[in-house]
Amino acid sequence: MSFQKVLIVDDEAPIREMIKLALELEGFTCLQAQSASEALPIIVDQRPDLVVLDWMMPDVSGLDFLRRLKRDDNTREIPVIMLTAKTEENSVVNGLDAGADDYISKPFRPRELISRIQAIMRRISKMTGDGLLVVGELCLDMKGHCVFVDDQLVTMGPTEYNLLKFFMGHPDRAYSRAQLLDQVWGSNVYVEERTVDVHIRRLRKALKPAADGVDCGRFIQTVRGAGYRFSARLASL
Amino acid sequence: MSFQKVLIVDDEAPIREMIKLALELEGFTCLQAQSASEALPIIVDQRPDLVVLDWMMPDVSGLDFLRRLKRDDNTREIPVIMLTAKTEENSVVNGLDAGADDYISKPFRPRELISRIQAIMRRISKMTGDGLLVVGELCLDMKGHCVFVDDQLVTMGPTEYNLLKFFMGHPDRAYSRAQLLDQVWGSNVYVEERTVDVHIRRLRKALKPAADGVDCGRFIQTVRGAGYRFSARLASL
DNA sequence: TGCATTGGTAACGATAATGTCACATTAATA
DNA sequence: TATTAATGTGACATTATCGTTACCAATGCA
Repeated sequence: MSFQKVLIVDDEAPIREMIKLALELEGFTCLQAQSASEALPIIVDQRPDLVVLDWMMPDVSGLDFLRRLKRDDNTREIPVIMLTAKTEENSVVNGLDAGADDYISKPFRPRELISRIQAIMRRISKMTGDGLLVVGELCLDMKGHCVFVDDQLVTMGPTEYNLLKFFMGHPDRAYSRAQLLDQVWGSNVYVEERTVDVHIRRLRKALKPAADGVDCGRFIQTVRGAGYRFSARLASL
Repeated sequence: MSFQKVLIVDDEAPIREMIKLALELEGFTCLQAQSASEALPIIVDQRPDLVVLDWMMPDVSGLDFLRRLKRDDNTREIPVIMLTAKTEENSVVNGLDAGADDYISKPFRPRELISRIQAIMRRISKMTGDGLLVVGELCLDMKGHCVFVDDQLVTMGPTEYNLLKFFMGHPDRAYSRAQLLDQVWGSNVYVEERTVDVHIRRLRKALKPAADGVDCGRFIQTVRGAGYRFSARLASL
């Protein structure tokens, strides 16, 4: 639904639930899959920001699945964290070779998982350690679920909030209306593409609070014929 | 943010109960775990403000567990008090080396435990040493189990009190109804999510005592589509 | 037992959010 | 410039969410 979607791939439901619980408390949205075959369509459809992948799975091994992801252009860029049992320590090398971004050995401390995830999120996004997305005068507090423009609280609807959260997490890249619907609304709802325009409009409006205030709506740029882009840089680019 | 939840990790139930009793008399909420493996998920889910850790435990030794907590960025800051038998006096050094904030040797007087906990409270938390949570005109007395608005006693039901206590201990953060049910009601009870709304209403009402009095209900903000948030700052930071 | 307090739920009205349309405006192209 | 496609904008009906009240069950206490 929004920025910071984490897909948890593990055949053991309790482990998935524990990870999910811990991550949700930190403001992440979680998707689950109990096998590689179940995970693949989810990755394609939902495009999670991160995959937490168990090493041992019933159908395809974690390593094979990882290799497959890293071979495909469309999934290559998605960061992956591997979960390995202690007895599989040597597999870590293989995992990292195959393109995993990090690994954690089981039994693991959930806090550790969260730390690593946040580290990776920080690396790929502008997120700070405490759940703050900051771009220019714009600040989005994921924990407090609120947005500040020039240190001043601004109000917006949930959809505008999710839209902004997604944009701030994926800056400098143009997204088509269809992609935005998938990422922000969810891939299994049907709404008109033009609806995106209206919400973009509402978001821009919300980010231009006072008459004298800074117009942060400029961060959202129209890419004619393609969609919209959030960028800290202004018109040039 | 404040000391209210204390996790007691000990394999002996009578000891846990004794500590629990003493702490609850002082206004603390207690969580219990009889082993390190049981304690970990609780620490992640509930994020206690303090851990009272027995030195001798069946699965992982207290020292190992402590080291584990202190190695992780996200659990490092949680203060830990070690319980050691007299015959393990030399282990105290190890414990303090590993990052314990204090220790108490068994058999101990409950008063002693409470004093140490309060000392740690004073040292680390925002809370005053007297068990007071203060935000603006709002003051929650954990010892007296009562709430003051503008130095005037207000009455509310136990649930509203717990809700407020949780909120005041975790300000500036939005919680979903499900999370509030977990944190305030307990994670294994089933009640309707809308019930939260009603108690929020009752709490707000209780915090708006007189017609002329300050409306402290404003501290509790509705985050549409997400839940509720307690925040000292008003609309404009 | 009778009464008071508290907790959970349902119901209903108020309010905010959503999706869609019609029309205005802007940009691209010939 | 004329034309066309793409986007901006305001308004509207519908829906979802929230606030509030009322009610009943459970509990505790005299």
